[in-house]
Parts: sequence; C-alpha cells; structure tokens
Amino acid sequence: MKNPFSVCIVDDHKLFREGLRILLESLPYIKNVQEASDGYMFLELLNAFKPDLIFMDIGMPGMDGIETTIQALEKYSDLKIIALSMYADEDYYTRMINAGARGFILKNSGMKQVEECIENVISGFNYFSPEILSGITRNLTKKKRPLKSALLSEREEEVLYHICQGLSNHEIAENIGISKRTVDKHRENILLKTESKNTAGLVMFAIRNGIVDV
Amino acid sequence: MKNPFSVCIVDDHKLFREGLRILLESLPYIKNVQEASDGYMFLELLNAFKPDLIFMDIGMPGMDGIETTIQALEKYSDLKIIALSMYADEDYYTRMINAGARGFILKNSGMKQVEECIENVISGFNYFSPEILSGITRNLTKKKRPLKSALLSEREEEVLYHICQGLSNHEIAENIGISKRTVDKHRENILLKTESKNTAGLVMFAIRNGIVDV
DNA sequence: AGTTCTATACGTTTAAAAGCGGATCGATAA
DNA sequence: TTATCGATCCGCTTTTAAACGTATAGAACT
Repeated sequence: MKNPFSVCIVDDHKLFREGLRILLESLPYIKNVQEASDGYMFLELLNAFKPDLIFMDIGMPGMDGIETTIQALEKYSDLKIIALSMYADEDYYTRMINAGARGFILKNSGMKQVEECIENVISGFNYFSPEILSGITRNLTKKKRPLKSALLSEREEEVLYHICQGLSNHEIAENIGISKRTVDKHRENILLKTESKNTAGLVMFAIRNGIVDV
Repeated sequence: MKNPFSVCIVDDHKLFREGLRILLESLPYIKNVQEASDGYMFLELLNAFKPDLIFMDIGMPGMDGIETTIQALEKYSDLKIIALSMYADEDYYTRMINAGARGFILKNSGMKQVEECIENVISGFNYFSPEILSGITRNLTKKKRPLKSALLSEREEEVLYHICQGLSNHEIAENIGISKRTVDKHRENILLKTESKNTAGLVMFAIRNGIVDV
C-alpha cells in the first residue's frame, strides 16, 4: 500500500457519508474521498472518475447497491467495491458477493475492521466481517453430502463419479483397474437404481446427491 | 477476551511447535501451552485436558490433521480448532472446514494474522487467512453465473436444455419440430463450443452456466 | 455486394451406451 | 445353513452418440 488512493462513498444518508468521510480522511493513505447519494449518481460519476475503492451501501432507494454494483462492474470489471450493510443478512451478502463485491462489512463495525477491510481489498484479497464469515462457512459446511442413505454401493458411486468427469466406460475401467464389462454392468445397475434413462440423467442425479460438485 | 486461556499445538515438527509456543507465550491472555506431536497423542491428551484453543497441523504422518479434527470433534464438539497449513490448497481447506475447524491460517502468516485469528475464534467467530478467503468466495461466486455471454445460440441452449432432461436426439427433434439430423449437428456444435467430450460434460456445463437448474 | 453467422438438412463411419441374457465368488444377514 | 447382495466377469444385439464431411437459405453485419 505505497501510493495513496482515492475512494468513493455511495450511500443515501448524508450523515453517514459525512461520518465515514471523516474517518477515511484520517487515514494517511487516502487522498481523495468522493461521494454519491445514489446508484445513478455513482454510475454518472464513473464516467469522469474511477475511484480505487468504493464503499457501497446496499439498502438505497431507487437502484439498490446490488444492482449498482452489477452495472458498475459491467462497465469497469476491476473496480474494488466494499459492501456496507446494517445487517448480516444472508440474502444480502450472497447476492453482493455474486454481484462482485470484494468486501462486506457491517455499518456498526469498528474502525479496526474497516482498516483491515481496506488493506485486504486494496491488496487484491477479499474481506468479510466475522459475522458474515460465520454465515458463509455455515453454508459451505451444510451443503456437503445431502446423502440419500446409500442407494448406491461405494463402487457404484465411484463409477458414477468418473462418469460425471466425462470418462468412457473403457477409461473408467482402466482408471480403477477392473474390466470394461464390469463397468458396463455397474453403469446399467446405476441407471436402474437411480431410475435414469441415460448419461444426462446420471449426471443430474450425481449432482443432486452430492456425489460430484458442480 | 477476559480470562486467559489454554492452547494446544498439534504438529509433528518439534521446531515449529517450539517456535509457535514462544510466540503464543508472548501473548498476555495465554496461560498454558500444551504440545502433541501427532494426532494419536493429541486424542490421548484430550482425555485428561481440554484446551480452549487448538492449533492443528494438516500434513502429519499417520493420522493427518483432518482426521484428527474429525475424531476430536466427535468426542468434544465444542473444541475450537485452528488449522495450520503450508499451502492454501483448496482441497485442504474445504475438507478442514467441513471437518469443523473454526480457523485456517498459513504457516507463513505474520503474527498479526495469528492474533486476529485467535481473537476471532475465541470470540466464537471463524477466521480464514486472506489467501484462503479468495478461494472460498471464488467458489461461492462461480456457482451462480447464469451468463456465458452467449457462447451458445438460443437454439443450441434449447437443445442443450433438452439433453439435460434426458431426451435423445430423436426425441428432441420431435419435441421442437426439427429433423433429428439437425439436432445431431447442434449437439456436435455444442460439444465443440463448450469443449466437452460427451454428454456428461454437456450436462456439467449446462448446470455451471445456469442453463438448467439442479 | 459480399461476408459471416445461424439454423436447417443429409450421408457415412466408428465408438459408446443401453438393454438383454447368464455366471462365479465372498461376505453378510435371516 | 441358506439366502441375499455386491462386485466381478462374459456374450450378444440394438440404439445412440460422436466425428467427420457437405450444402442451402436467410439474417445480420461491413
């Protein structure tokens, strides 16, 4: 973080913008703080000026922070946007992350967190406040293995996994060291058990049941 | 973080344990540092003593850190385990998170990161080093990307959709009212464009790109 | 006016998958 | 002790997919 960089605050509350501006201006490596009171104004501003870092409120009247983020990144895909929210709402942060935000902090975060966030995002990393991280990893962990009580045997799951990887029966046979005919038979049995008609059905089944990841 | 708390270091490298012990003992809120040189010894130790915080190496001979974590959490599900790894390997951290680790830091992390990690985990939050966070969110974002900027034509997407539903080319042809040979050709072109090898690859592509829902 | 892209259609050949059949062996459950 | 089940293997037939090529009409773009 050698060179000072410019930031922009997008928020519909003047008081909040003013407060955050004071905080940011107290940081030595920030040289220029712009403000936009809504998404439209921010997109306008982008035509003239590209800030190094953007603080984007999510809940705004008219175009909200998510939509604004999507449109801004469509024009300039390397913008570094930090989302600001009152709440650690799952829907908010997943949509904001998918929109392309690099960071996500709550409005009641301490200055220490804001600084950490800035440092990480400017350095090319992401940053999410601990409250949000808990949610993200909870999602990660719960998503694994919906598991349907071993409809398929281990070997069958193994074969199915390889099918999803795009291998032919012959390749699978070589890969796991059994005869091609055996793989044929396994495939046939898997089709029966999963009530699938063909390869497409097998892949759909495997994904739905966590045998392969998308 | 009022009360001082106890920690345990599980790592097969004596030198590393010693180094980390020195660092940890320099922190005012740590009162007791135990060590275990492998997973078995750690599980033994748990019978006598439950540390408030555990640093767990992943790559260990015999029972690795992932397996040790799983077994430890089976006995005491509220243990706070921080994984230590040399590399930000995706397979490592996803498995470690799924095993139930609350934090994940790299062995070349700075003291600042270690402290942040300890604070977060002791407070009940998770902590992951920035290198790993990038990977986690990359996974999150890549899961929902309905657009591939029209790599496929509308007709091709339509055909692909029906393929995923398990229809044969003949059925697709009847379904959308064109010749079976035309569907053959579409399928061939889709295989080319998506760089897929066979039906399995097509279905995976379609799901990854939001052409069908899982 | 010409090029490019898409959708349409057809022919051929080979590889793979799907749909039948039967069989042996070992572990496990009734 | 049977009976069942999973994993292994084999043969045969039909259907489907894959990989190649060619060609035409219309739309869109240069």
